[in-house]
Amino acid sequence: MSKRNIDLKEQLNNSSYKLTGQRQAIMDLLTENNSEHLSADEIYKMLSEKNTGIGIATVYRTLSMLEKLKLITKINIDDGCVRYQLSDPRSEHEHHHLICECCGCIQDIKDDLLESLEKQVLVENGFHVYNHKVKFYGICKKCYIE
Amino acid sequence: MSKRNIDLKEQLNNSSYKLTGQRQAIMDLLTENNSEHLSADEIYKMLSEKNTGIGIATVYRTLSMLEKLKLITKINIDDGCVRYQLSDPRSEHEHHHLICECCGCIQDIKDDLLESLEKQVLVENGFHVYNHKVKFYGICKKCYIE
DNA sequence: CTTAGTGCAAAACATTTGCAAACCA
DNA sequence: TGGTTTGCAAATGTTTTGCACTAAG
Repeated sequence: MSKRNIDLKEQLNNSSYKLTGQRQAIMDLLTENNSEHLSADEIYKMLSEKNTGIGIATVYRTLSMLEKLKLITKINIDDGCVRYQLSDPRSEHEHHHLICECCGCIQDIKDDLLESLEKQVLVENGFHVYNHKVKFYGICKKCYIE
Repeated sequence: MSKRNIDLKEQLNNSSYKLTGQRQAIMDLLTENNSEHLSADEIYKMLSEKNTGIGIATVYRTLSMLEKLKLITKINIDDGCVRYQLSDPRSEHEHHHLICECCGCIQDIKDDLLESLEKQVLVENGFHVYNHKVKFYGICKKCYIE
């Protein structure tokens, strides 16, 4: 059992949620495939292949709960469904995403370089920024070379 | 008729689309309510109140066409539907959005201050950025004061 | 035990599509 | 007139919900 799964159990207990096999299985899947940015349907299909008998409603309810606990984060790349990624426990801010318009791959960059921009937003707009989501669209290294 | 509507007619002719009353009405609505970031359903309901008889399918088809022509731009604030905004003809890049988690308002900021970050992304990840979408979440001036 | 969690099926939305009728160029 | 465009309704795809059953604490 990985370190991250122990976190799950603690988090659920702290929030008076129960640890069930289904929730564990979904969290495991997200942990093992974090770079895939899985959607609810993809998770459901992967669990079905393992004959876990977990229903699609449970997948949606679990993802919603995990997001409420800030263990995972929504990402939306306008492909018709919401995708999820483990939250970065070291950062209050989210990953930034590089979305390749050629092959559709999604890379993460973890830099948090928007602080000066956020300060400017506060000064110019009086808007207090707590979080941001940044997506860069372009061509990834692999596609660019080929 | 506003300057922007003349642009629409030109754009449609240039792309061998026909200018119809429905397309004009939808573009007018978007122009008059640009700061509202309207969704397809909101546009449909507003047109229905005016008894224009425009169908929801036409709204979706028109929005899709206008986006293809780069006259409008999708924005997604994870509220269950896609919203649209007039493209800024002076900028190849999109508006950034300030989304208030208190009152739900969406403000635009037009600054294009991510260029140094994009350069860094190219150097560190070999990713060629063509466009970006940035959303800042926080508390707007009005909510912060009240 | 007792309440929260689950699977199933139906419902609810957002969006897309097929098609005959209407309309622009 | 002839090919687009439209409205309608049906279809699609994603997500949510009601409910009886199950299981965690």
